[in-house]
Amino acid sequence: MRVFNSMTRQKEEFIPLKKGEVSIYVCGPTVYNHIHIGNARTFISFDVIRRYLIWRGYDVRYISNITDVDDKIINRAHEEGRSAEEVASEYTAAFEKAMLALGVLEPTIRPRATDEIDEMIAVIDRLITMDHAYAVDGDVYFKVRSFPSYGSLSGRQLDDMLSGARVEIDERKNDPLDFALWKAAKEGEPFWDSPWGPGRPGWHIECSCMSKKYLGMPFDIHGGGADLIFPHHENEIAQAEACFETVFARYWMHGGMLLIDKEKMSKSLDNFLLIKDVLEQIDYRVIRLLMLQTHYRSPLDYSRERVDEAVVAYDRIKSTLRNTQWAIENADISCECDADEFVSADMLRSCAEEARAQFVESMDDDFNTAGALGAIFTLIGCTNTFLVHGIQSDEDTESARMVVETLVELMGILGIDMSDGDQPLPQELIALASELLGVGAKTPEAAVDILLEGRRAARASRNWGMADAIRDGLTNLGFIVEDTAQGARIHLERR
RNA sequence: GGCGACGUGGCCAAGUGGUAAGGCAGAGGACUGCAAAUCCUUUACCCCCGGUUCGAAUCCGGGCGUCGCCUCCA
Repeated sequence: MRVFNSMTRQKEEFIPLKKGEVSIYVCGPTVYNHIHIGNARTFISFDVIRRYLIWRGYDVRYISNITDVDDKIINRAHEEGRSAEEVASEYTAAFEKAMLALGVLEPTIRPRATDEIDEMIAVIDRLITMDHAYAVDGDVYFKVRSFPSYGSLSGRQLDDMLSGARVEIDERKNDPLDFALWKAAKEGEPFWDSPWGPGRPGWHIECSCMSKKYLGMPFDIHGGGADLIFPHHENEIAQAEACFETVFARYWMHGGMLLIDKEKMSKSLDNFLLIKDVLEQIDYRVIRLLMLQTHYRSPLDYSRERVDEAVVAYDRIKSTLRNTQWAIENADISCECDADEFVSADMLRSCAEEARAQFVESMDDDFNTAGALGAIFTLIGCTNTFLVHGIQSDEDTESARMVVETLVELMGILGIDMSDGDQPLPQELIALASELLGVGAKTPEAAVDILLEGRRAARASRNWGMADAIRDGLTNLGFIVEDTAQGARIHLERR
């Protein structure tokens, strides 16, 4: 497997520290609001990476935190006249709910910053002892110039940063580049006692401490959005490596930004799209499919058009799966149709094997989900052609089953669950059968059979009025009826 | 100004040395009572100009363009 390492800016062979085990830390959200769709993209990207590593047989230890103490949370709390704890706990719950709805696996451990304050104080204290940090008026700052390799991840020189002139000037800092490890509490702010007085940890130290505590150092993969490279990840490295004098993370992986109308989401542009609102309208599978059609490191421009396209693409997979299943259930072994010009059972089987191999090859190459999906769609096309002649033999059945298994398994690696069971049929079907055909059915299932048989008979006698009445009746109940050479099949329309 | 990334068909997007996956949209055809679904066929001067090479979308140099980071940010 090859992985693009932001630190070296190239793809590298992925070799975990411990054979068969992978340790990952992904920066979680600051819980001051509902997460937006850009946040969601990052968490979905790393969820897929994790799922693939698991599928590849690795024992994956996946840590993702909650930053539940931060200036933004405090600001929000002030605005709304409630406590920072209330704000944090509301949006922590909302975040967990969103992750569940998006099909993101729960981390092995989801540490909260506020539960880890003691460790942070210990690390800060040690950094001061080692002369990598200093306290001023209850604040503690990290001495950037005491860490020679500072800037290596983001690829910038200390002097270049200064010339940017956007660095905040703070008289109390020894150097304008120094950043806060500990912030003294102001009136009305949450605080913890420390050797430097009451205060709270800085954002960067939180992630350094939590990753070190739960994964040790060095650990394998550190992930997050590309916008965290500087200063967040740069600072994490400086703190952790200065304190523990060993490598922090071995591979740095960064997800590309999600843009809306070609611009990054921002408050000033007021183009935030909250994932909870998106999920009200769009199936999470469609969202995942849409995102995974682009490589995780590339920028992704989100738009209504892209969603519409993804809906169609998703339906293509869904209907192939459904149609294959239907063909298996409605096999006509006795049929002697000539299948030579179509895809044979053997061809379908090798098509599925090829798709699987291409899927793996793509995913092994820095988690190329777009390529992996290409392999899946190639199998979809192959399967559809195969289905033109229906299932005519046991070999056909076997190959068709294999396709279903392959598709469900591979999509599952992408976190897209295609195996959802049949929804219960509505009772109204019984009334419909009775109304149109005068036949009483005991169950909706029986009613469907009666209706389809009634329609078949009507069509056979060229009674189009009756045939269409039955179809219209089913359509009104949300069903789509499709006539194939092997008979009529029926399914519930997507909502 | 500094750092970095990207520029592939109408739209989106894989592909990093051997003449271009896939999705969406379009056109033509097949099937069909109609519809739906599906199948078949079809659409690429790989931003421009130089260079390296037997051979480049792919490597190197230059240009143009887009975007991100440099301040909180997934």
